[in-house]
Amino acid sequence: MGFEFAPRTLSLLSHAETICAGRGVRLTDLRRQVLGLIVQSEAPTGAYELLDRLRATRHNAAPPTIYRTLDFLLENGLVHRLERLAAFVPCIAHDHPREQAHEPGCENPGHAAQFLICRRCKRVVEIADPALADALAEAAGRAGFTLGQTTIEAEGICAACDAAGK
Amino acid sequence: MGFEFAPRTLSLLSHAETICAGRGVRLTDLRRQVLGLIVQSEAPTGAYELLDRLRATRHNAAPPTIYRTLDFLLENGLVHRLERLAAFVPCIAHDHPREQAHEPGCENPGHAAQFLICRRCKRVVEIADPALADALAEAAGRAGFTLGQTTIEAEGICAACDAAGK
DNA sequence: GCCGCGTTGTTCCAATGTAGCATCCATGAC
DNA sequence: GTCATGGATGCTACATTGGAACAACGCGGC
Ligand SMILES: [Zn+2]
Ligand SMILES: [Zn+2]
Ligand SMILES: [Zn+2]
Ligand SMILES: [Zn+2]
Repeated sequence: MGFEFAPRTLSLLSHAETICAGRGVRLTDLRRQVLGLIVQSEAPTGAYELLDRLRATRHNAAPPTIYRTLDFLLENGLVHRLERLAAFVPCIAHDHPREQAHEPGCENPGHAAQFLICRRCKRVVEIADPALADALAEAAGRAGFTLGQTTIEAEGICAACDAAGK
Repeated sequence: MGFEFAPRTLSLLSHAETICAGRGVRLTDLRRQVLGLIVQSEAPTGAYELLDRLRATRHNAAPPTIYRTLDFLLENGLVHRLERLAAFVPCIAHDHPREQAHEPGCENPGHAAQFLICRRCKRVVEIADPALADALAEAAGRAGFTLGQTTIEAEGICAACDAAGK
């Protein structure tokens, strides 16, 4: 069934179709719809806010509905979870020039990413800085640590808000 | 009133006294006791687990008791909160050779720190790597971002577990 | 058709965190 | 000493976030 989406949303959604096809997993209506809700949001969105919006079209959605769907999207690298906000943003890795490959043995398909969160407009910038990832890997190595998944998030003021804000 | 603490705990506690005296805030019995519980823990500890332990001696403690106390300890840089775990660890900044100064205008007294979390033994290593902090500051700068507080946490396997684990 | 398995529905519950207001108590002014 | 003040704590109730367990559905291959 068809839902109405903006061009950018459609682009990310079609990319998601490609990803899922390549991984042999099913991007169902529910999953596509939740991904669409996340992509359409200007700011990171909490699970229960997504649930509320989902209920506009899917009356019987419940917490497990949204959490299972989010798990799927996370496992397949289509969205990220911001730990500081307990909220979700779409992954825009395909906007990056070269998608960062994972070190072997890392179970999670999501790439290593970093996030800049504007405390004023609430918007988030996803970056994938190899220097940053390397610096963390090196610091971990010095501590004798075998690195798994990493969380790098910073809160601050984005360029637009900085310019606007006097 | 006196509680029984191990030497390491006493050392961190006396350091906390110094910090609070210098900042003109009061390290009350409750706050000292909660800090002691956190320091005594081998692994990061959740708020409700701290609350349970606190109730052994303070029967009428409730969620606000522990959260307000944790807020105080966080505001004064005596503990850290691990976002990935929703749990708390003592700050060991005074163990570092030089305590990292804050960039001016940063409201929070806590220093910039990074954490390595062992998924096997659950222990956490706090590091304060200037190269890592700088790399993030630089990446933020390139994105036109004015940096505030940062969260850098990595999950993995610590050296001890790596050696022990076959 | 029928089975098998992944997906979704449904109910209930666990864990984490906060608002609002009352009470207590340490401190300093008088 | 007394009293006023403001911070610290007690206390009730609630909000938010997340997950367990089991039933029902539905699309594949056979
Ligand atoms: Zn991404
Ligand atoms: Zn902004
Ligand atoms: Zn610290
Ligand atoms: Zn370990």
